[in-house]
Amino acid sequence: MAAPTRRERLRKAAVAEIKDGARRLLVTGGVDAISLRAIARDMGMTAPAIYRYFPSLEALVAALAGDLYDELRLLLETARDDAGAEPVDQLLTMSRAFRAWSVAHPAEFGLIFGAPTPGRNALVDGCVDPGHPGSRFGAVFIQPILDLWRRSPFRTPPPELLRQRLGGRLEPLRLSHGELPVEVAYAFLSGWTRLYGLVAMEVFHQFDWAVTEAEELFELELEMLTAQLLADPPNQAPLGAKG
Amino acid sequence: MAAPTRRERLRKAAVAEIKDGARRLLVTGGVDAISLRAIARDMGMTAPAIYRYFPSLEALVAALAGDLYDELRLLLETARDDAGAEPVDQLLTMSRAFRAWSVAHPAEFGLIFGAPTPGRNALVDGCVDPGHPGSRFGAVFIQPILDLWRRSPFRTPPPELLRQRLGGRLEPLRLSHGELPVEVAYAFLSGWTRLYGLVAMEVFHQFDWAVTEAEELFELELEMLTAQLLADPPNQAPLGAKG
DNA sequence: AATTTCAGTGAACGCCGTTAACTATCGCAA
DNA sequence: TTGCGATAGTTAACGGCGTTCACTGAAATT
Repeated sequence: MAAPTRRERLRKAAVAEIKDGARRLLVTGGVDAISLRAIARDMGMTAPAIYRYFPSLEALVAALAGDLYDELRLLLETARDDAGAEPVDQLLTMSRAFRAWSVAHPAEFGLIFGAPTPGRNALVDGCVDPGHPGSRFGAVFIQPILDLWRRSPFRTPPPELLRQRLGGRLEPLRLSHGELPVEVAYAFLSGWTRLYGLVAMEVFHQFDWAVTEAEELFELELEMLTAQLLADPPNQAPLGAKG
Repeated sequence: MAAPTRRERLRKAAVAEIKDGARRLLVTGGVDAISLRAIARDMGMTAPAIYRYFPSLEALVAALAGDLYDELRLLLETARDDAGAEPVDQLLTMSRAFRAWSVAHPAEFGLIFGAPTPGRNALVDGCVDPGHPGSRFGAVFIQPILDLWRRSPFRTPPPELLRQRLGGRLEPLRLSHGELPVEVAYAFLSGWTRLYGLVAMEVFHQFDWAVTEAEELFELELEMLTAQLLADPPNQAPLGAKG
């Protein structure tokens, strides 16, 4: 697969230009501002031409969303690689990079992490296969947690409780990441949910009525999160164990 | 202010019918399916007539969002009142009611808790005033936490750390809820963020690639959350205190 | 050189929000 | 009771949208 034909090159360039236009509209006017006619206009084309490259507006937006997932994942991987070998440092750096990207790109964040809509659900549909962007994205956070766990297990709810509550429900996770210790799966789910909650609240302006600035709260919660990942299990029962 | 005139009655009924139509479209087709023409069609009217009641589609959607906020708040208040006098029970019941409503009404959840968009931001704009729906909504969760704290302070990060990190940034919260102990403010922000994260992840299908069913994870996290609100402060320094 | 493939066009259909000009009715005051 | 202003509704129109269809012209293949 050496030489792409001339057609293939042009086609690839056109696809990229269309996506670029879509993203520009996304950034300046939100998802609803993405329109085939506007994109085509910017390219000096007519709208129906875009149907040579994407079967519908929805498909174009879905492709854009996939790209954004990968862009963010690559950003986090770079952040991780810059953070050295210590898993906690990796998680801290990745979390900060995640927040920074999200705050700097609210429209993009909303597209991939916001509410799916009829007409914008192409990504959540084929969602169980391991190649799904969301899955590859999750892996970036799972690995450091797993490293950490292997070095020295941290404080979690008692594993029998975890197995009972989560055991049968982690098939999708297993499918893409193999057999994780249930404590690691829990730590990831819990931690990623908190991280997501913090960032989504900020980006979606859910903090506005309570807090003038969310960064310090974010840092504070980050400390609490990582502290939990470093806390030794006292004997076995941590915070709340009622069985 | 006893007798509403006949005109006022009719007007109120029309406004309600318009909102009902808007909500029906929201539920069946998502936010983008809300259209003045469709609403009018369902009412046996023409679209411009709606401008007698709402200045724009955006204003109508904002009004609907406000109603949904209140509907959810009333639901939570009822749940709280049914839960008895114990604040922890109140919080548990309210949290479960919040999740249940959100899962049963994903479109509505997305409208009030999802990404604001140019053309759908009327609610986040006038957001600092204490009468804002988000603020009244938050109050429902704050009260039980405050009750709990007054009865017996729970485990939090050290207050000097909280004051240093959050102290100057809680004016909006103070504006609507008076002087809260910073530990209570933190417990609310942290807890509400985790609750929001859990529910938003589920409703927005962000769990699909990892977990088959989110209820047990929700219950598990709820236990961890409330356990934290019941944990006595050992001496003073809890999870992670680095200063 | 002939033919197939492919990118792009123009016209059209049926949606949409919004505005403007206009009509009929309702409710109130002289 | 008559008249009049406020109010609720209409039709027509503008520009924008996604999408389809029939068509053209150029590029690639044979």
